[in-house]
Amino acid sequence: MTPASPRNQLLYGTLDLLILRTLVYGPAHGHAIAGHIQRVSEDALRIETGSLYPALHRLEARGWIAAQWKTSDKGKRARYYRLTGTGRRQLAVEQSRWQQLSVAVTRVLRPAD
Amino acid sequence: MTPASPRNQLLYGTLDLLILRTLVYGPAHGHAIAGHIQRVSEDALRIETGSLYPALHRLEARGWIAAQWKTSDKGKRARYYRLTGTGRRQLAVEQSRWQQLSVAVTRVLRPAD
DNA sequence: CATATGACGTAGATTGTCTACACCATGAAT
DNA sequence: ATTCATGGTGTAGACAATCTACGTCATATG
Repeated sequence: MTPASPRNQLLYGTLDLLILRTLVYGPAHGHAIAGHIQRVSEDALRIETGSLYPALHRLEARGWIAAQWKTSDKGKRARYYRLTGTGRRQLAVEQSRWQQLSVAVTRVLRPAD
Repeated sequence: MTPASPRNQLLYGTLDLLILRTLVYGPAHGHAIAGHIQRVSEDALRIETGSLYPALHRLEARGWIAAQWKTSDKGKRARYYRLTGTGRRQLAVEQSRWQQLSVAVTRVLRPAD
């Protein structure tokens, strides 16, 4: 019923980066990836399923991650993703892009003299 | 002819913030705003006109900035924008939102133990 | 056997940025 | 005077990413 509050779009542009970074710790399934990001960010970043799965499919289609069906800790069938070689390179690219953006925005925000 | 390289979208989500912040220094017209952001960011952020003017109209429609036709330094007709009261409040909101995002992403990127 | 939960998934709306144009007025150059 | 470069504003349409709101299935648990 909430009319689609238009500003939960906090993640825009950073989601791929966050997923790739999370997979550095080893393979994980979607649910776990989202949970990890939410915990590590201390609840600041909450990834909706409608963002999560399209993102995973996107990254897989680009060859940055690869998937495999397995059984999760809790005994449920789950799709485990791992970082590929190109994925690792892409992570570096996105990390540096984020760094650039961060520095640039900070410069603009810097208080007046 | 370049097939729309899909990754110049560096700005996504930050443009409003950057514009509002720039207007703290006083009224300015679109061209000048874009130029200021580009200079202060040391060329990292380049705002295309197709992003700039829609953004300005958007901010004006929301009442965060107000406009007035004047004559520029170079004697050309230009639309000067100034920050409104609500605009100033919105700037604070967006600035804190950026801060939050920045901290959260940094936490996720933090190297493994 | 029923139910909660874990996990995956998609459709459609919304939004913001980009590319690629077009337009107009003024100042400068010839 | 006329041409041209420059400064400045603007829009249309493409595209991509996220969100909300659903739906589905299988397993574990009571």
